[in-house]
Amino acid sequence: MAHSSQTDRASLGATGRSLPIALLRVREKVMERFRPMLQRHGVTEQQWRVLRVLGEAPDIDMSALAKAANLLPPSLSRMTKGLEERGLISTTRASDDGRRTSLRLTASGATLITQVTPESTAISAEIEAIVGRSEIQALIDQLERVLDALDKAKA
Amino acid sequence: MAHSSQTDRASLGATGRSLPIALLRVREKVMERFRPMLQRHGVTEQQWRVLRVLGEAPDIDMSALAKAANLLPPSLSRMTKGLEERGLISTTRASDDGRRTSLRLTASGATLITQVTPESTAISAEIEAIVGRSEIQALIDQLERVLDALDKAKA
DNA sequence: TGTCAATAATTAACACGTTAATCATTCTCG
DNA sequence: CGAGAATGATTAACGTGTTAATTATTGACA
Repeated sequence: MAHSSQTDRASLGATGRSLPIALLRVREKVMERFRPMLQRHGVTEQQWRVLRVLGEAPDIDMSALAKAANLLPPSLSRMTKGLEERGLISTTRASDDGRRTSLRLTASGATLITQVTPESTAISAEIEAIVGRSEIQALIDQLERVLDALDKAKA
Repeated sequence: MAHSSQTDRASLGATGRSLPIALLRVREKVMERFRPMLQRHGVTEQQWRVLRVLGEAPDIDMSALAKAANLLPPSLSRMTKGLEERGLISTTRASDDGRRTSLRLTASGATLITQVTPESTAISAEIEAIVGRSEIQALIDQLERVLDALDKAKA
């Protein structure tokens, strides 16, 4: 009974050969490697996505941030409250449109990014070393093609 | 400004070109098409995974079911309580090992599967028609290769 | 200009994801 | 046999996912 840690694909019916499950399994396996590091820094995977986007796009609003970080607006609303209390981000009402909330990193939020980024990069490099750089690039390309096809199909 | 419904990849920095996010985005886009159907039948995506596995592997125990359906044991524990109350599954203590819980579908659970399966198959066919059958198979193959590589790498 | 539709954000409610801790049963081995 | 480790399942606590409803503000246009 070698490699007992592998998920029992093949041992069950065709359930395992579906695209949603394949995507889920790979995502799990990949995130497994990032999570302990993020936990040491006190942020979740989603919070880290939000902070990273804010690092690249200061004064973005909630809607654009949610889209860029792939979160739904309710999740983001909850989350930004906590991040603001922790002093990692700050929010202001947009002057030209009173409905919009504008978000940006604080100094300590920016500091956190500089601490996490190199560790994150190192883990990505580990994964590339295991899987192969070109294989990962090819996979991402293929994923983007599928995404575009589904986007264009609309309904 | 054509195709405004697309997520703004490219419009932000390199954040969008990471494997975890690409996997997340495709999974979202794919599940989008299944969710309304499942909702009409009163089951979540995860519940549907569990029921499907039980349809293929009767009298499976919690641990094996969790692995096969890609859920963590705590999620499964919560969930099976609800499914049992709704009469879709039944559970018994394993006679040979008092720690194990054995699960199986009830008649109405089996009926639900026969109702959902054809609709699920139809949606999969739609996706195949949009993306291309061979492209999807190639993608799944690639995903499984990545999974195996990461599995074998252990740490 | 004033009313109604549209948009941005939030809140609410329920289910799942994740980690750590706990409980019960079985296994191991002195 | 019996004490303690190992295993299977559950519970607890907190954060996120998802849908629907609500609030505040802006926009459209009769």
